[in-house]
Amino acid sequence: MSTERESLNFIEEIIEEDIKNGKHGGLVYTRFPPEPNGYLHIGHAKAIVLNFEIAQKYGGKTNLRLDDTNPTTEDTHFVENIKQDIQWLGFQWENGELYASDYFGKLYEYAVDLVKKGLAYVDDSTPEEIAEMKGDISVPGTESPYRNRSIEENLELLEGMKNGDYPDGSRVLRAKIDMASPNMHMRDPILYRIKHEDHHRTGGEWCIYPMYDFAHGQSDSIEGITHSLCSLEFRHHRPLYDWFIEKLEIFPSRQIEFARMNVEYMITSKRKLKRLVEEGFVTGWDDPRMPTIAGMRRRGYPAAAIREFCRRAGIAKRENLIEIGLLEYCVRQELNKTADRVMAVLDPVKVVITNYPEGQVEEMEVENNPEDESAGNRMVPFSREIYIERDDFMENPPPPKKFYRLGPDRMVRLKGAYIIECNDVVKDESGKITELHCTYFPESRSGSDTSGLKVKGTIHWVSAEHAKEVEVRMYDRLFTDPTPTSHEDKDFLEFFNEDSLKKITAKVEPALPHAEPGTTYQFLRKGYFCLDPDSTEDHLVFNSTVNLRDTWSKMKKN
RNA sequence: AGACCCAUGGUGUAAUUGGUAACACAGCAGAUUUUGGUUCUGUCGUUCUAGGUUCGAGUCCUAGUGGGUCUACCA
Repeated sequence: MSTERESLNFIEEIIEEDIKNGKHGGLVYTRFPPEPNGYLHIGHAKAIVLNFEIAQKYGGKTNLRLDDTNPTTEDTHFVENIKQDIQWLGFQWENGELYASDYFGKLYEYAVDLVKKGLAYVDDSTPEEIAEMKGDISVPGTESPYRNRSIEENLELLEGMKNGDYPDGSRVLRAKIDMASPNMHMRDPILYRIKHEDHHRTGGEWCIYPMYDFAHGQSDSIEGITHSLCSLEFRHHRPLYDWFIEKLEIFPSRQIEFARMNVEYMITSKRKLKRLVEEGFVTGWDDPRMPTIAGMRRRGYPAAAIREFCRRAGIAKRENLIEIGLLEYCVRQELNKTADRVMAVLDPVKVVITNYPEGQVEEMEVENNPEDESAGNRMVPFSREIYIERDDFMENPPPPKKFYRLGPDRMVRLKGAYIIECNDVVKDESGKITELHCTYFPESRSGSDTSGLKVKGTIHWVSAEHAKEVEVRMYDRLFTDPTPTSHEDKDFLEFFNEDSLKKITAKVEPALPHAEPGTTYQFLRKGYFCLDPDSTEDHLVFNSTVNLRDTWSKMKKN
């Protein structure tokens, strides 16, 4: 029995308090409310995981609601991508997907209700005048000359707005609250604006559209959302959120703000992400370097790893910058359990095993995943000429205690095969190593080693005549600075990492199949690599997902 | 400038709600290893400052400092 008390984040504390008090009969109902005007990114992933998992934890439900109150920027095309991304992350929402636009009729009724209660009015001021009268952060606003129109006149004008009697921008409906409030959002916020524009779902039915503040909270309320989780910058909207609930006398959803997650080397501004795509820095929204869900999926980050990352990042109200290393840790942890191993040589140098019979081929049995016995074994052909990693040979190596790979007169084990010893180094005129001549020890065969030889190093290899060539796209972080958007004097694109993509050709085991795109392998001793959709039957393309931890390269630096 | 929010190791989050500051990642050292991976062990290091309340403060109060947010007919 554990006496360990589970620690709760501050939102869970609020929820448990609510449950204890029998609020909403103990129901927990959350929602994920993206605006369908772009692709989902890592920040959305955080919100998705939070909303769905916290509801799951307390036996509740979660809605997906597309917040589509601005016909100018929103599009059905984004809706499909959003749905796909959420499902890929492993979540399913209730009630089919919902839309704020489903409630346009109801919202209009609410507006009429407020007018009738003398709590809203039609303002004929220009946008400039409204901004002017709003005052300043430290200067109280002034009341609009239209603020005290009669209820009848307001009703008539609102009706006219709805019927399309007035041009765009000529009038707005505002709440009548307090022009002197220290909270700018309470200074008679705009509820409705006129936009003679077709909406992606309601078409030409409406020419007035509700603002965020008049749509979001009421949508929560209509859906019976108990806990409406949003990011910190909406803190100042909360009094307004609550004001509408009180005045409209509707279901009291509660807004709770948490700090959005920032991750090193990632940006989450839709506008900036768009620039990366449109200015050709990346190949698209799903470029494997992008912090979009589509990009991370293509990169090979498992959904389970992204979920785990979001959980580990935690929930709080303070500014944060999560180290990218944590994400990579989660990715490796997941892939270590699930990815089959395969040998691939990324930077090949040829090895000729001079005492191995020419023309002879042996099939070596190698385990697919030492972490998962059920993954079974595979056969890998071995022959007289093989490729090994250029890195795995050093002509003037440090003492064997430090470097235990191949060097002149040194021995290593070829994974799943024999121990070899290097006898000769062949170079071209420029001094570049072109071949290594080695001898092997026939009695050192893997699994039946009677040689008595002991070597510290084991390296991967691929038979030269059997090797298959594949394209490998090596990815590095998108930016050279962990917070590229934090420099006031510099555009974030100045920190674009020109080396964030390098395409190379690698030699891999011949049996590597043209599997389903997204299939991830561990290239032994190198990292995890994921089959890209660009692959064809005779041209496989792999994306580097994440490198293996590499304590050797760390030692080299020191 | 005003209002609101925030401040715990390098990073992120905890601390039985006032009772010996912990967990994970990162770092370092070692063991194991036919992946310099995985796994395991050890280790480094933390309460913004100054007052106050209290037997006792990371926690409560006051002030200061530092950071964030807010003045779109965007969400």
